[in-house]
Amino acid sequence: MTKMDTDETTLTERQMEVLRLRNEGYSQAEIAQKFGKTKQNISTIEKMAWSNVKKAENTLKFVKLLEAPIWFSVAENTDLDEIVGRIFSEADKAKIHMAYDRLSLAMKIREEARDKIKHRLILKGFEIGINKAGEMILV
Amino acid sequence: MTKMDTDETTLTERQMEVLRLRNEGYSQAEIAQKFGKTKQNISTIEKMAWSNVKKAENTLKFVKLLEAPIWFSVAENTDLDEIVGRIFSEADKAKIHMAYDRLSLAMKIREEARDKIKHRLILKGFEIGINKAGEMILV
DNA sequence: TAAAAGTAAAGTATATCTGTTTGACTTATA
DNA sequence: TATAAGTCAAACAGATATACTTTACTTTTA
Repeated sequence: MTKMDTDETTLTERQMEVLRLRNEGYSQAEIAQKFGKTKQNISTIEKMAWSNVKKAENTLKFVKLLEAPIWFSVAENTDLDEIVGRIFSEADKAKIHMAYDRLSLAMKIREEARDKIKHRLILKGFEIGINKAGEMILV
Repeated sequence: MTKMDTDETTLTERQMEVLRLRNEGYSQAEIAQKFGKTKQNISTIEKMAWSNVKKAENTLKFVKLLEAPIWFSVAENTDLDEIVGRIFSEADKAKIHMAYDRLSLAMKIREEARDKIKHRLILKGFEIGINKAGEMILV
């Protein structure tokens, strides 16, 4: 409800409007009627909108990776503690002081890789980066 | 070093290249020379690149807010526990089941609002959203 | 399974974005 | 305080993106 109209996005006004209305439950056809356009048109706009959102996500990933001088892959079946240990040793080697303690880091990983972790075991591999500020980036 | 070339970003190849080289420590003038362009040109490209990154951030904020049917402001001097309580009661009211327990939520808030929290006290106000999946969004 | 909802593809006018230059100005830094 | 590094602004050609249409499919759902 807050507008917070975060303008200056990678979406056009039209795209944001369609996303808003779709979110409120309108069908593409209904929105089309409201604007006096075809339903296919709304379909296209919505598709472009999500495509732009995807690109925005990738952009942030790119920037984060850019700023991470250290990164490594985490394989399946690794234990969470092992990862945390690895992070600290890699950071040490690069003389980077981690901004988090072990517990926080473990929770952060569980948090960010929710869908790839069960209990303390990694189900699906992913990559971890560490930037100069001692922050962990999970991709 | 991984390429992970996350193409399909909101940045152009040129922009990514400039960001990469800048990150490696080159001056705008050096990059300009390397490409046979003027330093002002590199300055413009870099500026556009960061502008695009900013827009990408705003895009993700927009989408997150869009998907959050509940949101409220957290004022200065609020205690962390109070916020967590508020989140649960708001979610309850909307019949949304929070995906996190109280402790995890508190840690997540501390994590995401690091710069705005000291110990358990809010130093600088911010906004909290809750989406249908019971996830918290901090803006 | 029929109707409703949504997607795909191709084409297009128009709008916006990009990379560039030049000249002048501001900000760091040795 | 010089010199290096970086920014601003205006201008412009060319590239790319956007919002549309139409016709033809596919998917979802009651």
